[in-house]
Order: sequence, then structure tokens, then C-alpha cells
Amino acid sequence: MNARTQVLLADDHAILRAGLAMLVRAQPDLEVVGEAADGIEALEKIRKTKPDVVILDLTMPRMNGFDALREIVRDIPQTKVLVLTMHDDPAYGRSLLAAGALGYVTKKAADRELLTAIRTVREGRQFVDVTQAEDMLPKFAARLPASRELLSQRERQVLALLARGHTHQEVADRLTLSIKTVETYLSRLTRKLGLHRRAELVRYALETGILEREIVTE
Amino acid sequence: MNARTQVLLADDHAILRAGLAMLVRAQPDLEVVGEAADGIEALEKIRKTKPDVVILDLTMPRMNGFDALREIVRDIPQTKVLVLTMHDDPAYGRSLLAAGALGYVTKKAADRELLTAIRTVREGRQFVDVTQAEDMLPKFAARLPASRELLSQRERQVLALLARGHTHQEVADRLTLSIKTVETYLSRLTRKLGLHRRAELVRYALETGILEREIVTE
DNA sequence: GCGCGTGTCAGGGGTTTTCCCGACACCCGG
DNA sequence: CCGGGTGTCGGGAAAACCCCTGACACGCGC
Repeated sequence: MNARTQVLLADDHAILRAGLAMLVRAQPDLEVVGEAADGIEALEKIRKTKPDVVILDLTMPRMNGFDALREIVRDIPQTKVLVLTMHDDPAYGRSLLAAGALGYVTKKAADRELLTAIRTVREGRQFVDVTQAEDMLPKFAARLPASRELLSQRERQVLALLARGHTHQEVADRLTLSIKTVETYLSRLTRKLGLHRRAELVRYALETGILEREIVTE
Repeated sequence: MNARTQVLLADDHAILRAGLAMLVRAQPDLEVVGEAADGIEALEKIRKTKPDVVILDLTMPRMNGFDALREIVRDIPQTKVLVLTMHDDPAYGRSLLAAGALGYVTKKAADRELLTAIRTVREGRQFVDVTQAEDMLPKFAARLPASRELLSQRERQVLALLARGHTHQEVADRLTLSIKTVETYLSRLTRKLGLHRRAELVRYALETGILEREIVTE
């Protein structure tokens, strides 16, 4: 069984994908079996090609990487997920592993590190970017119970747009909603999170990555 | 004069750099003469190698791409700057061109597009990512004349706090200013940047790293 | 099948924020 | 020594936000 490890690339940045593809193809033990520019496309191709490893970006249109991750873990468990993100928040990485990702590498990492990560998760072992792994694995055991279901998808969208500085009306327009609906979401958000000042909501969005990865393409 | 076009890559994501490097090296008319992971390193290497084109990311540690851009334009004008950003805000692109960048390509663009951009700016011609270029170039003519230090320290502080969702009053309290003073800064910001909607200012802050790096401890 | 959470919308009114004018003093460079 | 950029502040009006009350439909779980 010395077939090459099949890798699928999912990232909305075509340039990055092209680079990754060249990098991976240059390895004798790896091959690229597909690319995807968003979560939905990634899921389709994963179902079709059943790659050994998928390199998954989190910020993607249509379906973000986080949701894609959950579906992959549930439906195609034989495909190992290596998350490649731009952010380097250890707390964030933890919830990724909790959600079923096997590896976590930031785009700041060196390319050899990414290759090592691919080979590690291929074996079913966890790999975490050493540059910020130090305090992550220990704490990992004491994971938070699924508390990120706190907010609904729609609420996260609204929060993301709000955090980006949009007015209620702009959010409503973007989501094709009434401003009143948006304000309902906002009031639910403040109630759920116990955060009443705008800056607190923005901070929450920044810290949880909602602002970065909740893409609203409409 | 058929020497290869010398390209320097400045981006804090090593993986992306590696990919870009392979992509560029695969071109017969281009070569990579250096890489940099932050703005300061980029400036050093540009001064040393005087590349024809620098591919410049905006979000970088130590010195962000925007500041680097201004220094390059001022000190090493023979090096053409092609900005490679993750975001796709046309309004933002305009201020990049105003600040002296010759090109503007998002990471979502295809790799061929990036190569075209490199070859275009090499000739001294402007290149703007076609995917969102439509309304940009016309408006560009009506830009403010390139002032060098675009934003003052104080203006950046105010912008950072605003982008974090603070109200004018909160910003004023944090900086121990009158709310009226804060509002003057804001109006100057909008005038300087040509960005009038709040969301545009927030995005500008996110992209230039002002939001993340402008620490206000007071 | 009855809640509960979600998604959607509305009215109204008080409060806050933001926006657009103007103002003045300082420093620095041409 | 004068003009531009900056740092500082005000007044007043328009816009946005906040809050509360109410409504209805849908899906999902127990």
C-alpha cells in the first residue's frame, strides 16, 4: 500500500491554492486530487473522491470551513481534516480539534511544517502548529462542552455585519430583511451573550472569529 | 534587455509565500529575488535588491503593508508595488492606488491573473483586479493628491477604537478627549480616506492592521 | 401536541450617536 | 510669516439606536 496520499485543497484564495498545489505535487508521497473554492464545493468533491486528507480553509463563501468540517467529520470520517487558517488563536484551535479536525496549521507556518502536518494527520495522528501549540494540548482535555451552539447561524451573520461597522439598515439590506428583524436579532444577541455595549459585541465577534469567518455573500 | 523581471514577495504567511515563489519561478520571464515576512524586512530587502516588482501583503507584523507601501513609493520609486490583499473592497483599492501602488489583486483572484498583474505593473501600467475594478478607475481620477503620512498617530488611535465598536463618547473617554475632538478626527479620517460609511472605515482598519496593532493603553 | 427556539415583521417613542457646520491655537516649513 | 496639517473644542439638526410590546409561522423534541 504505497499509493500516494490523496490531498484535496479547499480554500477560496485561488492563488494560495495554486501555490499549495505546486508544493504538494512536488512531494513524492503526496498528490492533489482536487481543489475547491468554498465549503459546498469541498463537500461535493470530498464525497466524490474520498481523499485521505483535506486541507481546509475556514474563511470561505457559501459554506464556511467550520460548518464544512462538521459535515466531513459526520459523513466522510475516513477523510482527515487539516485546518489551514490565517489566525493563530489557541482557543480557536482547540474548538477546531474538538469539532473533529485532526490538524491545525496557520498560514504563517513554514511550508515544511504544512507538509509534516499532512503526513501526520494522514496517519490519524493529531498535529498542531508548534508556533502556538504550547498551552493548547494540555488544556484540550478540559474542553468546553458544545457551547458554540449558543448563537444561530442568522444571529452570527447579523453579529458579523454589525461588528464590521454596518448600521442596522445596512445589515437588513445585505440580508434582505426588515430593519425590525435585524433589531430583533440584536436584542436576542445582547440577551444571550449578556453583552449590551456595542464594543463588547464587536470584541466577542473578534475573539470567537465570527467576524472573520462568517461570510455573508448576498 | 531581456533579463528576467525581479520579484520580491512580502507576506507574513510563509505558506502563501512558498506557493507564490513556485508560481513565479515557473515563469520564464520572472524570478524571485527575495522574500519578506513583515514590512520592515521587506523594506530592507527592497533597498538591497531593488527588485522590479514587489508583491506586497497588507496585513503584516511589525510594519504593515500600507506603511511599507508609502516608504517604498517615497524611497525606492523604481520598484513597482503590486498589492495582494485578501479583501475586495473597491473603495479601499482606490486609496491604495492613491498611495502609490500600481496594482491591486485579491487573493481570490486566479493565479494567471496575478501573473498578468505582475507583468502589467512591471511596465509601469496600473492593474486592478477585474473582479471588482468596474467603478474604481473612473473615480480614481478625483482622488486627493498623494499626501505622504496619510494618517496621524492620533487619527489611527481613534480609528482603531471606532473599529472596535466604541462610540465617539467611549473613544473620547478612553483618550481623555472631548467627544467633539474625536469627531473632528473622524471627519478628517473620512475626508482623507474617501471612506464615508462606517463599515468602510472598519474594513480599512482591519486590512491595514490598525485595528489589531494600534494599542491604546490609557 | 404543546412548548421553545427560531425567523420574520411592526409601531412608537425616548435617548444617544453621528454628522455637518465653524472655531482657535500650535508648530513647522517654504 | 503665512499656509497647511494637526490637536483641541462647540452648537444644532438629522440619523441611528435602544427598548418594549406584540404578532405569526415553522420545526423540533419530549
